[in-house]
Amino acid sequence: MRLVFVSQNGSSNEVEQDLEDILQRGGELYHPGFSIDCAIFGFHANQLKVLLLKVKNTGRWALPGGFMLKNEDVETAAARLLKARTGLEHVFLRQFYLFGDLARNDEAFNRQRLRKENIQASAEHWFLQRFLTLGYYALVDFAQAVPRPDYISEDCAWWDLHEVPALMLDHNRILDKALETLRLQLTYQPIGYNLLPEKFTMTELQCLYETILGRKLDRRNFLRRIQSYGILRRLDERRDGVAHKPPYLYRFDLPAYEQALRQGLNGAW
Amino acid sequence: MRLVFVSQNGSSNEVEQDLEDILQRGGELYHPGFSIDCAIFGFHANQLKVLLLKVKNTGRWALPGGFMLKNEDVETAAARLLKARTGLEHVFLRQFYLFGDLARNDEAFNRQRLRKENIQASAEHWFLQRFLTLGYYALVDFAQAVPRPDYISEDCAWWDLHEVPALMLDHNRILDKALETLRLQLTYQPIGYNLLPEKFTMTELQCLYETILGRKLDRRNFLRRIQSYGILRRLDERRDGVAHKPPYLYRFDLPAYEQALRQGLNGAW
DNA sequence: TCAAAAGTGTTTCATTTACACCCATGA
DNA sequence: TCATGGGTGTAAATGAAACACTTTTGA
Repeated sequence: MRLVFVSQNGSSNEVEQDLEDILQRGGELYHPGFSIDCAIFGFHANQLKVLLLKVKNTGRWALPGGFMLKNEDVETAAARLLKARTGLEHVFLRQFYLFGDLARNDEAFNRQRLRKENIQASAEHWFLQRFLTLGYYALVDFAQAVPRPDYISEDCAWWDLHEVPALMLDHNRILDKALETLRLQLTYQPIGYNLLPEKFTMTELQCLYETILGRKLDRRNFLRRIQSYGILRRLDERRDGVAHKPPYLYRFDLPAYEQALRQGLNGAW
Repeated sequence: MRLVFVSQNGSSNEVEQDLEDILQRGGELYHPGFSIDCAIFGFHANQLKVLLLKVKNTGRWALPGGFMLKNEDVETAAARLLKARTGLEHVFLRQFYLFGDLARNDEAFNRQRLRKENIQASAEHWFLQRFLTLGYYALVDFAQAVPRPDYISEDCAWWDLHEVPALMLDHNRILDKALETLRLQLTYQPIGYNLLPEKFTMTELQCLYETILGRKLDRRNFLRRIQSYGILRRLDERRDGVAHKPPYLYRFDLPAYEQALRQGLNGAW
């Protein structure tokens, strides 16, 4: 029951965690009253997915989240949590809202969780305090992500966005806001890199946009528009093994893509 | 040297604060390691202004800010701080970013501030801990706002955006990000209500847009575009006393304006 | 040979841009 | 009467939307 810092790949440190230990020592380790929750989006079988954890002793699913170490940047903490849950690094990860109303805390709920873990906790226990939570959303390559449950969860799985159940605490609201932000972002930022595999068809990209926007787009107009951004390169390769005319594969032109990320696409003013 | 809760207008409570008291008792009163900073924008003489405080014992100007009570919503805390600095309520006020890198803290700087106030503080003093700060921006009617210094400041004044000096800590960065957010927002939200007086000329509104965007717009095209939003009503009144053809006055059609705030204007997708 | 999705252009309509003259007022 | 900014419209260019037929493949 110790806190172990495990060095992985020789590249970055990950805090391997143990529930009882965390709950006992969290007060020393973490920035107080502050947590991070991540809406991690992936795309598979032409469906937008979100990674959820099944939290022990609650029967509820939740967004993966965690706490920030006292000497850790917020960004770094979010990246660490993302890596812990998916194994991925250097992906699109952005904060979108700080949830900070009093009503989001449910001390009774958390007290019950402690009880079920057989942990004694006074009223001043750090875990029972009020928490602000910072929402992050991440766009990751479904195929490369390896979901791993954490110390508070008994399961970790991708859920289709349309089938997400009632989540723990206010996590449905957090997820909704993440989606809303993503949708808004679509109007002034390119998207798709990190969500799609390296090579993909135009239809797959269109499908991604349609899923996020929640409506159908015209195929020819979509092609024209995307091409006008100048962030794609059509390869000579085609995807075959399909029972129809084989489509071209595309890849993102990374320098152009990153420039578009920085500069935005085409504001209304 | 007591903490006094002053009831104003019989409508809302304001925490009137005293520096020494705050520094002594902040640990009991406030959510730990968390602050709020506000970029309060106003518009006057066709210039975008921002409200700054001159912080005692530092010689620096800073964004008005403060702390959140333990049993207070984040939104409420921001509104309280805004009201304390400007006397205004029910204005546009929105969070835009949580600043949370380690580098933004400057313990030596804060320690010096305590020293100059002759306050004894151990290393664990709440004021010397690491703080996350949530940035809010507000759009207020310059004419109605009454700047009031707070307990940590010796002055409180509107600054022209182009003349803002080097601010305390990372406040320049916070202000820049507020402006960037405001600019982005302009592409999908109406703006001007709260920043302009009740009645205003089209040129004043255009000037506001130009100031925020940092570039000139065509007068006729601006008129057409703004009109197309359907959020303005032209009055029969004109502004007179000017040495040229007297311009019409406009006012916002509040229901339409608020609907546009909720629904957005015209997304690119 | 059939089903299924891919590739491809044009026309129409809407939006955006550029641009210039006369007007009403106070000084 | 002059200087100043206000009010107004049109033409051209650009961008968005609607729309259908032929092609290639695996089954």
